[in-house]
Parts: sequence; structure tokens; C-alpha cells
Amino acid sequence: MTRTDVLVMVTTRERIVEAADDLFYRQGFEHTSFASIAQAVEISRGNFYHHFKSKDQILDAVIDRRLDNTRAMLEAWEQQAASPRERIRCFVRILITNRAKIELHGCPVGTLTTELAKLEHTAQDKAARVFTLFRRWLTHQFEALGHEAFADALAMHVLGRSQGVAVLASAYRDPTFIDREVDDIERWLKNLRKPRPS
Amino acid sequence: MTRTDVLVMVTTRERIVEAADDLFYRQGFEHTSFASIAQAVEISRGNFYHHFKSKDQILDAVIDRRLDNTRAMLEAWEQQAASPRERIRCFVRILITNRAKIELHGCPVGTLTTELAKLEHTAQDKAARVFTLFRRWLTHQFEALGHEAFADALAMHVLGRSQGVAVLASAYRDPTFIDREVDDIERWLKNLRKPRPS
DNA sequence: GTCTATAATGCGATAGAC
DNA sequence: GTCTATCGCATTATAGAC
Repeated sequence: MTRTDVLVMVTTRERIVEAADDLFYRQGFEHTSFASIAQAVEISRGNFYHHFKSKDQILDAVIDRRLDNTRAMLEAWEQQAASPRERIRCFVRILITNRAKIELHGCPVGTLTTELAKLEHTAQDKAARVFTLFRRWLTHQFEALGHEAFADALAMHVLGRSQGVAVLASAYRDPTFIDREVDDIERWLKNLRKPRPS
Repeated sequence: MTRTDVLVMVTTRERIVEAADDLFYRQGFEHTSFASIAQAVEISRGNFYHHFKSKDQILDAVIDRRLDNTRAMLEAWEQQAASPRERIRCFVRILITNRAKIELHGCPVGTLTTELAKLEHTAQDKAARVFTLFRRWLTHQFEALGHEAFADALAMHVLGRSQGVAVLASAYRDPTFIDREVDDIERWLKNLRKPRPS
């Protein structure tokens, strides 16, 4: 296999994980059956079981995929945005970028961790690690803004507010609410003063 | 039946709805089977079907129960608290009062509407009406504070922040986070200045 | 109102042919 | 790697006796 081939090739396994990721987001983990994933990828159930022996295994692969995608997104923001403040704005504005999906299905991270908590699923902690990627990244940005002492608390604050917006946006399907709250968070961020050195 | 009897009597139907309410909260709607509800109430599945013909029917009854309980709670706050500000504080402090359950299972209202959205269940709008009870009540309080023009936006803001706290509290099981955010919301509420008349 | 027995369906998972 | 066929199980839901 040449190097070019690798770029084009998409394995059946990858197609399964991608379809499962999408279906878990739109329908929920438990509500999504093996049959529906197999149908989406247009393979048989038997073939499916060749790649994944259990539902927990594919959940594990989906979370790994989300961890990878999140890391890539955070790195891209690190490149694109010039200042820590601009980088935090990138995060907040996902609510605008993904508005349509969020109104229909909420936040992929929040809804999955919530569901796994109710199922008392062992993968709950792993799913929460996607949150932790955002949390640590935001913490770094707030540290760069000079808020070393409260950086993690500020990161959790921004993370929490985004989650709240996602929950209510999907409950009411109200786009104006997202705009208002994003504006409010951005105003809050702008008014965050660098603490004077002690 | 005398008046005293009514106070003591609890019908099987009520016991079923109460158990279902609790199980839907802790395990999720779809994950909760008729058998588990019947087991909690200690009746047979057959008896269960005598009271509720379908799973949708019991969900409907559970939401009605939550609507009633919410209305009663809001009325109680209306009596207990002296000022609109104090009343809004009552709402925010549910996060403290119900901390243990929220860390384990999130907010009952938010998690149910989120789940029903993924199932594309017709009861989703009805479940969101519990949110609307809080929303309208908070709107009234902000109006009483003199914020007639932005009362609904302020209500949605408080509602959204509470939801965000609930999601992250259950994802991380971190009680200090709840305390910090509740303090922050109370500080925000305290600093909300009554707009000067135009 | 409460029970047992049972139908009908869909699910996760396995075996084995090609 | 892909398929068909099938098992075992849990679930919703019904029928009918007491």
C-alpha cells in the first residue's frame, strides 16, 4: 500500500465508528441498535460483529474517535486564534456553529455523559474525558490571561454555561436564546480584567 | 369515605406513578422496564397493565405528577420568601438542596427532555412544560424587580445556568463546583440593578 | 383489583459457510 | 471480510382465571 492509498482508504471499521458516533448523538446510545448502525453503513449484522464483539466495544471506539476529533479541533483553534481571549471565543461560538444540531440533539458530550450516568455504564468516566480535554484547554487559556489562581474555576464556568445553553436550546428549539447567551458570555469574557500582580 | 381516610389513602395507581417518576429519573425513561416499576411497587406486571395500558401512558402520568409537584413548590416559595430576589434565590438553591441526587442523576427536568428529544417522543413538548413553569415563575419575579423588558431573558439565563451546573456536577461529581457556581449566580443576582425609569 | 400464563417482538450475540 | 441463519433473552403487551 503506497502512502497515497492510505489517504484515500476508509476502512469498514472506521465507517462503522463514524456512523455509530452520529447515531449515538442523534438517537442516544441505548436507543441505537446494532441493526440500525449496520443499516447505515450498509453491511450485515454478521459483518458488524466481525469488527466489534459487543456494544461496549463500539462505544469505546466512538469515545476514542471523539477524543481524537476534539484534540484536533483544539489544536486548530490554537493555530487560528491569535490571543487566549480569541481562543476562548472559538469555544463559546461552537454553540453558533453547531446551532442546528444542538437545537435538535443537544451537546454530544453532555448528552452522552448524562445517559451513561443513568445506565451506570463503566464508560461514563471515559466519556467525561472529552469534557476534560475542553476543561484543560480552557484552563490554559485563562492562565495565559493571567488568571492562574482561578483558571480551572473559570474554565468550568464557561463549560457549564455552554452546557446550560445547549440543554435549553434543545428543550425549546429557540435560536434567539443561543444568540443572547453567547453574546452575554462574550461580554463577560471581554470584561474579565487581568488581576493586578500581588 | 371520610375526609380523614382521603388523607391516608394512597391508591395503587399513585404508588405506580411515584415509583415510575423516581426510576425514570435515576435510570432514564427507556432503560426503565415495566417489570422494574412493578417490582418497586411490589405488584405483578398484569396488575400494572390494569392501570396503564402503555409506556406512553405512564410517562404522561409521571409528567403530570411533576407538573403538579412543581406548581406546589413554586407556590410554597411564593409564601415563604419575602422578596422577589429571595424567591429567585430559592430556585437557585435547589442545586444545593438536591446536590446528592443531582451529582448522581443530573436535573430531572433537563435529563428527561433531553432523552425524549433523542427518542423523538411526542411527550417531549409536555415534558418541556415543567421548564416553562419555572420560566414563567422566574419571569414574574424579574418583572417584580422592575426588569419588565428583559424578564423572560433573565429567567432563561438563570434556568440555563442551573442546567449547566447540573450537567457538569453529574459528569464530574464535584460538589465544590456547585457551591462556587451557586455563589456566583447569587452574586450576579445581588448586583442586578433595578433599571432607572425612562 | 390482582394474579398467572403466554403471545409477539426486537435485541445483543454466536456459528459457520463462502 | 462478508454473508445467512439462528440462539437466548428481555421487553411490551394481551388473555383469562380468581
